[in-house]
Amino acid sequence: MTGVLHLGHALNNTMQDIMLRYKRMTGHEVEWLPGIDHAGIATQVVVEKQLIAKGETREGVGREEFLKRVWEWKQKNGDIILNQLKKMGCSCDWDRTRFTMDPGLSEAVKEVFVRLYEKGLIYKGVYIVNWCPRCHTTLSDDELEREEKDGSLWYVRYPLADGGGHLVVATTRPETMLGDTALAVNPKDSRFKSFVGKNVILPLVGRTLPVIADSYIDAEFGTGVLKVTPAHDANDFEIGRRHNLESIIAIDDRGLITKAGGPYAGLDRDEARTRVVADLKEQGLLEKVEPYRLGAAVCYRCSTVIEPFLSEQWFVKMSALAPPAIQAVKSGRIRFHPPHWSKVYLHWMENIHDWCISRQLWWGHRIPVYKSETTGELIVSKTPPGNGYRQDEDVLDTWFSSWLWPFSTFGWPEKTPELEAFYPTASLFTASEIIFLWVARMVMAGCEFMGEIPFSDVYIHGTVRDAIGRRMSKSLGNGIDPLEVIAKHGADSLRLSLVLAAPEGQDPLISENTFEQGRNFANKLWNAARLVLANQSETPPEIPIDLLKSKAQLELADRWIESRMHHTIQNVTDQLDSFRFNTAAKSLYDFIWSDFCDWYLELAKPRFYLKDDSFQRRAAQQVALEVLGTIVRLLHPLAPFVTEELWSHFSDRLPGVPKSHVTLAPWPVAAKEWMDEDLEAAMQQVFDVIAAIRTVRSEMKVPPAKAINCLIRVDRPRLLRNLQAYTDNIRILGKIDSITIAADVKKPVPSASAVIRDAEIFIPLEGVIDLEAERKRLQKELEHNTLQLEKISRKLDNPDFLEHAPPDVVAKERAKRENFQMIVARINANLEQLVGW
RNA sequence: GGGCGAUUAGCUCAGUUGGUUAGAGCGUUCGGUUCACAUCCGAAAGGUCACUGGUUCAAGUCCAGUAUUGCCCA
Repeated sequence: MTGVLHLGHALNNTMQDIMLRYKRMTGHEVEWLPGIDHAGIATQVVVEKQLIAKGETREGVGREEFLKRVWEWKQKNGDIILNQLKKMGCSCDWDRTRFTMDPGLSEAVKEVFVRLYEKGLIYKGVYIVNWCPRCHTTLSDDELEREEKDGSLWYVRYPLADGGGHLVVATTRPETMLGDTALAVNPKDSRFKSFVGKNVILPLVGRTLPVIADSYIDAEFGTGVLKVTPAHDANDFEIGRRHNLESIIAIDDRGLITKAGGPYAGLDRDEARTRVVADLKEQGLLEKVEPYRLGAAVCYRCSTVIEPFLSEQWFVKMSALAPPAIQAVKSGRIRFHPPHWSKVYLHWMENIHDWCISRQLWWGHRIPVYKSETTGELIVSKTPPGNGYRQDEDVLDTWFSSWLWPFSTFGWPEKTPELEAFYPTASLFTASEIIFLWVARMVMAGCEFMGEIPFSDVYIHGTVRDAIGRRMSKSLGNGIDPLEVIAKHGADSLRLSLVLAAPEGQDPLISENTFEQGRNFANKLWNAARLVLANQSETPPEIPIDLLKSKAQLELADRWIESRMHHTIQNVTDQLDSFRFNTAAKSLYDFIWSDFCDWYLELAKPRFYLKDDSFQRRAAQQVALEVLGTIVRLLHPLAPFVTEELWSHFSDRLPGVPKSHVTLAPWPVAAKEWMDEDLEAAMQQVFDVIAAIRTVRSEMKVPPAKAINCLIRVDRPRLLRNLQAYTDNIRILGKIDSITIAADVKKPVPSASAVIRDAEIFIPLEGVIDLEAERKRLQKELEHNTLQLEKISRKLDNPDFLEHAPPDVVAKERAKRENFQMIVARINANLEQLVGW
């Protein structure tokens, strides 16, 4: 509710929107219900600050008026983040937007509280909370700030009750000794074994304390003896529980020493520390004082040191709720992506603590517990019991409403059509730090109240970090505003960049120039589309070519890009199905940039420029358009805006695709008939020839404008055919003037050479060739290939390999050896000739 | 202390059942004004796959240990 969009949200919502749009295109009915929670503490603090600015206080205006002000604030600012999601292109079901304080959702909260109470799963108990003695409120763990403070470590003697010496305790907070109820040592610590079970006298107070053994104690810290103050330290409280120790409250909610502190009662805790230390010193019980730096938890609002404080709170007993939720994950009905997060979930669930659900706030769902002012009787009810009862002052933890989100938003506890239609939901997208706070609790709530898991897939994305791996935060000032990115590069660029930059299972490191990749990609797509569309016929042919039926007449390049495209469809579909967004984005990036733009469109250009209406020209136009149409649809979930715009320009020319927005267009289907690895390899060999020519040109420093000649000697008939078919393309892409491709080419002298599989390329360079450069180049090639040959030979010389390896692997290695032998021999020959010049 | 990860090119990362000449983007260097794109095109340099040992005919990939590092819980 107080949130503004940051990159973490942007990442999260991009992933969700990709899945949603993908699922819609594959024909599913989709529902993404947007909403906000009431963010109890954060919101209360924001509104309180406004009051203070106006010279008012929360207490001054009173509870009712304060809540009115919060609602006013919500009215004005509460949906900022939702509007920002719209800018990102998130296709939520905006009409169903929900807020955790809506009447319906509040009903659900009350219903759940009453049900759990009646089942005996809600109880009141004592618990250590983070208390700010100045602000007079509890704080959640994430509202604490850590401050390095210069403190001291006081070494205090606790005399043994039997008079036989003393134990020394090192403490950073001597004033809390007034609430000590035990000393503790590690059971493995041989120094203190004999002391366990004995008693000591608490200095200044005179209480008798037992010496207990607990494995929590760190033998290395201080003296290895810990004073246990259950009422004023969370760890001590746990130790106290384990050993049934008394909890003595020595400091009250204002930070003053209580009656339990005897002579120190009424003193402020800081003053008490001074007095306690002085008295210990006087009585000779202070052994020494060392300077010590400690990380103190302080209030994020006033920087007052937090007092761990024992108080009565409401709890949910988790032991009954956890088992079905554990089972849901163990049985595989709920799957985490990446899968290892299920371990984190299970570990937490199997060691679950009861959930403290009360908060000493005004903003939130007030606890539906009413106490009789006369008899003290408690009534737990969805409706107030009438006069003579006082409602509990506290409100519920915000998560106590969020954990119901998957069904409360659809009208539960009413049996609504929406609930029927959409529960259980399919997938949840969130960050790892939310697994305990929200995911686990939603699963438990779903199992308990719906009798069914709330979703089946949980996708956990990483935490956005800056270029050097730090969390982005306001205090560091290293954040990047997604809206600024959108303003500068566009929403598609933001989305593409985030997905491309976010590795699966790891935290993405993001800086300003991260967003250039997405922007460049969108630009590339746009320009490729311009080229394809500019080269279509003015009027589409009445009867388009049936590409599949005409397959045999299509050029190798057409069949190649079709094959690559169908492989890409297959891959991207699989990747999205398994929540591998980054991999899917990379598949598309590579296909579009390398296969389509760098190779196919370059090869197709000569056919585009034909003046006639030949089959070859029409085929190139149509294949290019069909591939573009597929690209635009595959990319739509990632980049909704640019794809929608492009689609509107040409979708009416696509055969077999219904007229609609691309967001409603059918997801492409991979067709096995087009996939042909063998054909892809054949095309690749043509590319290898072109690449080899370019490399020679570049390394021989042939001026770009200078057209050169080229001779290619080819070993295999199939390659020969393919290369001859692409003579023109090789000439254009290699900037070749005249070219000879044959099985029996003679090497002209002097010429540069390149050896690749099944072919040898010669480029006559009379007067241009730099003999030394060529020699160095060939030498390097020779070394590289010799090394490979040696590796393979070593394998094939090993009888164990020949015996144990599968025959196809051996055959492959043999073919490789033959190939490398050939290459090495030819490079050697070329080198020798070079020496002869 | 417990749990979960990570370690591959200068940087950020791919490398899914062990067998491809270990890849990409960014950065770097060199070269490019031909009618999609300089937000671009072409080429190159750059890697004991953290270390040690093991399993195997074969290890970046599997196992164990070590080191470094991150996160969560206590």
